[in-house]
Amino acid sequence: MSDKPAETTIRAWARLMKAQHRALGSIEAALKAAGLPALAWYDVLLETERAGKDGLRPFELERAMLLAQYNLSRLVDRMAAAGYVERRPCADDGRGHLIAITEAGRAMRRRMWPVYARAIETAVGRRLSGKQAATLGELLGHLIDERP
Amino acid sequence: MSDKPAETTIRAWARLMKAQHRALGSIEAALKAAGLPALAWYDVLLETERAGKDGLRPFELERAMLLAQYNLSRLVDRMAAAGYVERRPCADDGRGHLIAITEAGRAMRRRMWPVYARAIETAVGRRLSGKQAATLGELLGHLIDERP
DNA sequence: TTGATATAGATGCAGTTGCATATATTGTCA
DNA sequence: TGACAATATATGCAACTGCATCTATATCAA
Repeated sequence: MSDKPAETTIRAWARLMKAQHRALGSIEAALKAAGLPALAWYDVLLETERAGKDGLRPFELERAMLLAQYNLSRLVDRMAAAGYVERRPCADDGRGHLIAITEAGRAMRRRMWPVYARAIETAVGRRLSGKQAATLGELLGHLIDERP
Repeated sequence: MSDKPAETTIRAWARLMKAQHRALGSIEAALKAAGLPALAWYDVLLETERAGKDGLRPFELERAMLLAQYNLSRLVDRMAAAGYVERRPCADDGRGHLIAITEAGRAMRRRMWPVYARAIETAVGRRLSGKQAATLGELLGHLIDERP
């Protein structure tokens, strides 16, 4: 069991970093250019919208997103201040609350999606055939597996 | 020419984000656990060491790395303060300077590499066959191409 | 019950990043 | 040559992040 990564491994690693840096950068830039909030806001809007009327708990949102607990806490602060979500007391558990999307939040998500979609298409879709995209997704899946 | 990304595209995009987040996180964590500086420092040490005795210009380093100009400027500040690199005046161009690695910098890079290598192997190498790693690298290459 | 431990979430603080802009040269061209 | 644009790098400031820790509530075990 060697510790020295193979050349192909190192290349895959380096390109993983670079590819996501570029793709994310171009997508954030597209949102900003359209005067829209950052990507993380979209994720929150999407998850809270999916969660339905009652919303969901911060810790559930945290699992669905790539955000640490304290970052999520503050992101929700900002989004609530902007009027896109609201915090409601949670009947079941006095420690926590529920985060629910507002009408303004829904509207914002609808505005963001076309820009986001176009940006994904530009950064990823246009650059790969359907088959390549499927293969890429599958290979990246191996890197996401829980197992150590 | 559609703007709606295909399902496979969206999945590839989502996994690209998640896979690099995980991989980078585990590698940074390994470095930190070993009491070593962050990954960006390694990159600077590697590039300055490769550059040879005279070092290189910040703007050259910037191209080799995934860092904005102002971030690099401050990273070099910190690394110089830590004694791993030094700034030297540049004879050719009075606006800039050359960044050269110090002996301590070389030593630090040597200490970091085994930890880094092991972490890459764990995050990427172990999870893919040689062929898969090669394919992944190739597919990610498409996302890095300059063309819009 | 009660005390110990775990969980949900918030927050003060220090370090880092992004943005806009400043500063110092260098290059260019009339 | 002298003005003007371009390039290389730095920096003030505000926003964001990570870390450690705090508060409040829940859970569990004796």
